[in-house]
Amino acid sequence: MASGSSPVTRFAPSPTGMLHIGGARTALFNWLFARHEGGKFLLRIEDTDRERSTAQASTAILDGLRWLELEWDGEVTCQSKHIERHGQVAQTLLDQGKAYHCYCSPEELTEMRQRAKAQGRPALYDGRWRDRDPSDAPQGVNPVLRIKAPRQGETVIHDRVQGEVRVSNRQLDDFILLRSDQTPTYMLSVVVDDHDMSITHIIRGDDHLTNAFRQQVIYDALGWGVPEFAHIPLLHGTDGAKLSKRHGALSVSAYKDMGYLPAAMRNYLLRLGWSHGDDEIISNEQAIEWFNLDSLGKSAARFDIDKLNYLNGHYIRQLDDQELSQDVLNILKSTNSITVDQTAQQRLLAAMPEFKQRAKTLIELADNCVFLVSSRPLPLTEKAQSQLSEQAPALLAELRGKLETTEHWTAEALDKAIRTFADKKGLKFGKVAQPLRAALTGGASSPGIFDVLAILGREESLGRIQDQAAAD
RNA sequence: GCGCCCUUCGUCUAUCGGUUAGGACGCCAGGUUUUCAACCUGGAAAGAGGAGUUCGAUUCUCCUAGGGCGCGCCA
Repeated sequence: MASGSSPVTRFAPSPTGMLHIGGARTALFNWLFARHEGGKFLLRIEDTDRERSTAQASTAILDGLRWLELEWDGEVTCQSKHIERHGQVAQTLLDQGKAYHCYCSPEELTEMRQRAKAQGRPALYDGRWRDRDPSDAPQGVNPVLRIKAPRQGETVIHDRVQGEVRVSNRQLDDFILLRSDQTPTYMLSVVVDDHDMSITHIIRGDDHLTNAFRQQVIYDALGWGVPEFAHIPLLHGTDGAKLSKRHGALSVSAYKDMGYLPAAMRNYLLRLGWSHGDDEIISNEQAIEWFNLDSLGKSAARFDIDKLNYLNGHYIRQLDDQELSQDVLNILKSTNSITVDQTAQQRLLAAMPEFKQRAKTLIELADNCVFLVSSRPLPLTEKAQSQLSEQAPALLAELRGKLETTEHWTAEALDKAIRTFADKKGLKFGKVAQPLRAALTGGASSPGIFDVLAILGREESLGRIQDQAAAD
C-alpha cells in the first residue's frame, strides 16, 4: 500500500501525439502532489505500441512539460525497455496457474463479443481456453496469455476521488497479458512498471477507472500491494464534447504559440477540477502548498478560453518588463520581418509598463507594439485615416510647431503643452489627442498619448506628426 | 447492449443537513477617461426531474432523464 513518507507519482503518456491540455492537467496534478508531499514525480513514456509511437511525439510531450515548467525527477523511463521483465512476470503467473494460453482467432473473438451483445450480456471473452487441456492446442497457432480473473464475487477499488467503486466480477473477463507475439499488453506493463518504480499514487484521467479493476486483478494475482488511485474527471471542449484535436488547437504547444504564459496555463488548469475555497489566482508556491487530493472535484469540466485569457492578462501584468520586452521582440522578429535595432529595443522596454496593462496574450501585446518599431511613414488603418481627415492635418501642423519648442520631452511636460494648446484652440482635448494618436500610431487606439510620445522620443514623434500634417 | 462515473448561475467552482446558495470568468449598467485596455461600483444569472429519509434537504438514499468513460492481441 501507499505507506511510507515519500510518495511517488508518475505521468505516463503514450507517445502517439502531442501533449494536449488534458494530459497537461494530469501531469500538473501529479507534479503538484509530489511537490506538496516532498515526494517524487516520475515520467514514463508508454511506448509499447510500436506501430503508433513516434520519437517526435515523445519529444513534443517532453517539450510541453518543460514549457509548463513541470520538472520531473530522475531519468525519463521508456516502457519498452522493460518488456523482458514484463514477460518474466507473465511467466510466473503462468507457472503458478494464474494465467493460461488461449488459441482463439481474432475472428472467433469478434463473433463472441457480437453474440454476447446481441444477447444482452457483457461483451467479454468467455474463458473457453481457461480449463481446456493444453493438448487441445491447435498446431501452428501462437497463443496469447490470459489471466485467470476471479469469476465470483466483486472487485473493489478505493479511489481518492471516486470513493469506493465496486464491480461484479461477471463484468471482468480473462483479459490478455501477453500477445501472440509474446509482447506484453498495456494492462500488464503498467502494473509491473508502477510496482517496480515504487509508484505510490496513480493520478490519471477517469477514462482509466474501469482499467483499474483489471489492474487490481493483476495486483491481486501477483500478491502486490495496490497504489492509491485518484481518477480525475476528464476535460471537455467548449461544446461539452470530448476534448479532441477537432475542437481547436488544443496541444500545449499551440497555446504557447498563441502567446499564453505557462504560469497562466498552470493556474487555469489547476482550477479545472480542483479548488481551494474562493481562491482563483493561485501562485505556484501557493499551489504547491495547498494542493491535495481531497479537494479534487468529480465532474468533468469544459475548457473556457475567456477565463484563460483573463488569467493570462493577469500574469502578463505581473511579468518583469525586461523579460516581457524580450518576448515581444522575439515575436516581432519572427512574425513581422521587422529589423529591430537598438532604439526599437529601448522603446519596447520603455513601453512595457504601460502596454502590458492592455494585453491578454503575448501575441496581442506584440501586435500592440508593432507601431513602436515600424519605420516611417506609417501605414494607416481606416479609423486612423478618418481621424486624419478635414481639419486634422492643419491642426497637426500647428501642434507640431508648438511641440518643437517644448523644452523637456517628458510625459508630464507634453501633457501640459498639449492641454494648453487645446485650450487656446477652444478644442476638447480628445479632438487633439485622436488625430495625434492616429499620426503617431497609425491606428485609433493605443496607451496614453503622452506615454506614446515619450516612448517614441522627440525626433520620431515630430517626424510622424510631420508625415500627417498639412504642408505649410 | 452491459458496466462504471458524473449532474449548483452561460462557464469554472464554494457549500462537509439549517446560508438572503458565496466567489471567479463572461455579460449588462455606471464611474474613471484621451482612444483601447486596466481599474472601481452595482446588476441579471444556478441546485436536471421525481420519490423517499429527516423537524429541516443543494447536501443522504432510490428511480428517471441527460452527459461522459470503458467493454481491443491500443494505451
